[in-house]
Amino acid sequence: MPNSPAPALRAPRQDNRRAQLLDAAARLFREQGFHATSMRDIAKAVGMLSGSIYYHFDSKEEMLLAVYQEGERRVAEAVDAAVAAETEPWRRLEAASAAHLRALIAHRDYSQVMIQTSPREAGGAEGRIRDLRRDYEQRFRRLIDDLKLPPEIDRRYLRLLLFGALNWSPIWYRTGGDSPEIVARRFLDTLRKQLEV
Amino acid sequence: MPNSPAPALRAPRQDNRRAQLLDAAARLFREQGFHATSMRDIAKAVGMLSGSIYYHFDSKEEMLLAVYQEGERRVAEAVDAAVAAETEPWRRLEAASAAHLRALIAHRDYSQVMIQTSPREAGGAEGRIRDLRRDYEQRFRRLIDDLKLPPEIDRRYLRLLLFGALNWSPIWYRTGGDSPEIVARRFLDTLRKQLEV
Amino acid sequence: MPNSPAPALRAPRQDNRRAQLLDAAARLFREQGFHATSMRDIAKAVGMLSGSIYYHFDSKEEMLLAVYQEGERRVAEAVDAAVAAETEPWRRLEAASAAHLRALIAHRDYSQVMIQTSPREAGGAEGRIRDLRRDYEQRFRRLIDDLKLPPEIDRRYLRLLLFGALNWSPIWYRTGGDSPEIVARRFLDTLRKQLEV
Amino acid sequence: MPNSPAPALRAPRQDNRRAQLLDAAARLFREQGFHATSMRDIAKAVGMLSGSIYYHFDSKEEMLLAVYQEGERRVAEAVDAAVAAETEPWRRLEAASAAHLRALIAHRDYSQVMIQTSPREAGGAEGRIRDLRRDYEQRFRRLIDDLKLPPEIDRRYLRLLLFGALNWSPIWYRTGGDSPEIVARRFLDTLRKQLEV
DNA sequence: AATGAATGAGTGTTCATTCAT
DNA sequence: AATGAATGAACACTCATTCAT
Repeated sequence: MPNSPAPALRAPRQDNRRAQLLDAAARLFREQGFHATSMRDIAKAVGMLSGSIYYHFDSKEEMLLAVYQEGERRVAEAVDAAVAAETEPWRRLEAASAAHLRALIAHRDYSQVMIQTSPREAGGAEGRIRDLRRDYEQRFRRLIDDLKLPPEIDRRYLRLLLFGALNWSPIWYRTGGDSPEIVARRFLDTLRKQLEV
Repeated sequence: MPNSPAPALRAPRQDNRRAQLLDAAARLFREQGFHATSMRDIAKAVGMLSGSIYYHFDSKEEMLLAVYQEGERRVAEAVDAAVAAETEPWRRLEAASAAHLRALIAHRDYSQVMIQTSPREAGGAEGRIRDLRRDYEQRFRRLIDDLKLPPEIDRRYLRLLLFGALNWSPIWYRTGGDSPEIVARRFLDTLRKQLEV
Repeated sequence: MPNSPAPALRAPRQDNRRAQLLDAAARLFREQGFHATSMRDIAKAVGMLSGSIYYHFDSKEEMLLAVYQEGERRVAEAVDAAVAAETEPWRRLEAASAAHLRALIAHRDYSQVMIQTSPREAGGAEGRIRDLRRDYEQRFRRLIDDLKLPPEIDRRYLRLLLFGALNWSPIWYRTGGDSPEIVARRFLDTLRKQLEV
Repeated sequence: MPNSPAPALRAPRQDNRRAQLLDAAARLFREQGFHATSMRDIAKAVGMLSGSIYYHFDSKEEMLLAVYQEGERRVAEAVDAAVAAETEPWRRLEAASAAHLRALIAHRDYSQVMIQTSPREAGGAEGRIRDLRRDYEQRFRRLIDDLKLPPEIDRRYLRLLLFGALNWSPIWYRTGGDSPEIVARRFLDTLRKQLEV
């Protein structure tokens, strides 16, 4: 099959340094925290001098915001894909939970920033980060609305219970233990027992 | 006991500045985060110069550890008292959850450090902080062990679900909404529905 | 080789600020001592802010080591040149002594640090400074080994006597008195003559 | 001879804490240098708080001066005693040299400060320290004047040679090697013998 | 697109010193 | 004679940022 057109031909490395920088920033923010990471650290990680970062980003805060956004994008993408593969409401919720957890945990430098970074740390970008969080959360709100539940169940608290527990997971999660999929299933099992009509 | 001279009674002032400093540190650590709070900030909050803090604490990290310990002490105290007032296992767990949440929100300066501060930020005190966390968690482990549950329920995941959700609550909790007691009841209701044998 | 464009020839300006900083540090270390000299002092001396020094040097200790090395380099260079100009062993020793003394006094900023600074003050660089001292001393060891001396003379003590006296000289030396060459000759004369009547 | 008045009856431990403090200061100044030793270090060494030192001394500089004076007193005492035991000029000089060296080396916290501390470090006390040094040096000047020497020998340079070498000795001296007495004899032997073949 | 050099404000911490008790 | 608490200035060093080249 000669001459097959170059597949996708993804945009010819347009500003690939920016992506590199963002990767480094994401990793370092997760490993050391936002404040403990210096622009020099990030620059060194990609073989640059710290001043050069400013050609690509206006400020450190902007980097945080960019990491945050990219993290949200990736988690949302993973969750959306997982949900689309299922039709039954409880299975959709379980798939979403598993994808969320997997993204949070499996070396996802980006997505952990989403959880770990208090919007307060972002300084001026605080508002935009809060918005991003809310947008993402919306997905779980909808998945839970779609469940068939006994009328006395408060769907808001069901969501807070599940979503809170998921977000807290990176605190206790250890690689080598149960996979994100198993954790999600256990959580849902615990909630679903007899909750279904 | 005539005429015995009043036993000095000299101002008890047993290092009350240390307590003041700790209060200020707790509040600022919560409001701005550990890294974003400077020793000068803390000193100014109690009308001192930054160097003077070092008479009372050896380092900033030691302050964090002290706040952490005090936070753990307060939450543990509240939870222990609440649990002692009940006998039925589910009510004991609910009382503990409510007290935990209330402490997290009421003494928020101290106890939120417990939740918000990654042990990693504590530098040398990392190990001791991890120990404190584990000790505290032990309480919930026991309360859940005491529940009568259908055999297929995994008590570990029940604990992780509840405890995670509780710890995540300060993120969304707004004063003026449901009280900590209501939140705790809703969480437990959601879990208990039909979970009981 | 037609038309080859002049090879850029861009300003060689090879970090001349580093040299300036080192000069200032050397002078201040000599005048006030290492501990009594602050980075601010050094920075001010070259019209910089103290933080800017760290672009050129990693730490204050590294500056001390650099001054030390440069001092050793200059003295060694002077001594080697002086020695090379003579052939007769006693004259070689005298030339070395004069050059050593002259360097100690002429380049005093640099070379006195060599004499005045206790390796202990250098912290981490202690070992390297001890090595530099030993290397330099080696020169005098050899020059004395080359002397023809009565067998009962202990060459080690001859060296310690001469080298110690030379190094101690900056303590009492005043410009305007005898030149380094005269001092060296007098020392050697004193050693070389039969002193007892 | 009954009733002979108590001999001297040296003031009954008047201010023995001052002496303790001075001992600690002397030791620490020698071990770590003047600048690197803090008032807290000295206070802790005698089980005091740093503020309490100021009851005994006006300032850190005053402590340095006191240590210096006491050092000079002790070395001078040792040298005077040694010299008094001899009559022959060369032996007197040798005895003085040995006593000087022994005082400098044999754990004499006080006397090393005399050599190691640049008068410059003493701040305001600089002048008094220079005077003390000169007074002490006077002893060697006289001992050398008493020597019978060939007329062409410059006594000043003989003194500078010997005294410089002695003062430089602590730099290379290692306990376990030759005793101070041996070192002094070797130095004098070297000077006294006809060196040329 | 990146560098080299610097800025200026800030960091945690140390220190000699003071002083009421 | 000494303490407990604080001061205020200084210290070495770091950092996000700037900007001419």
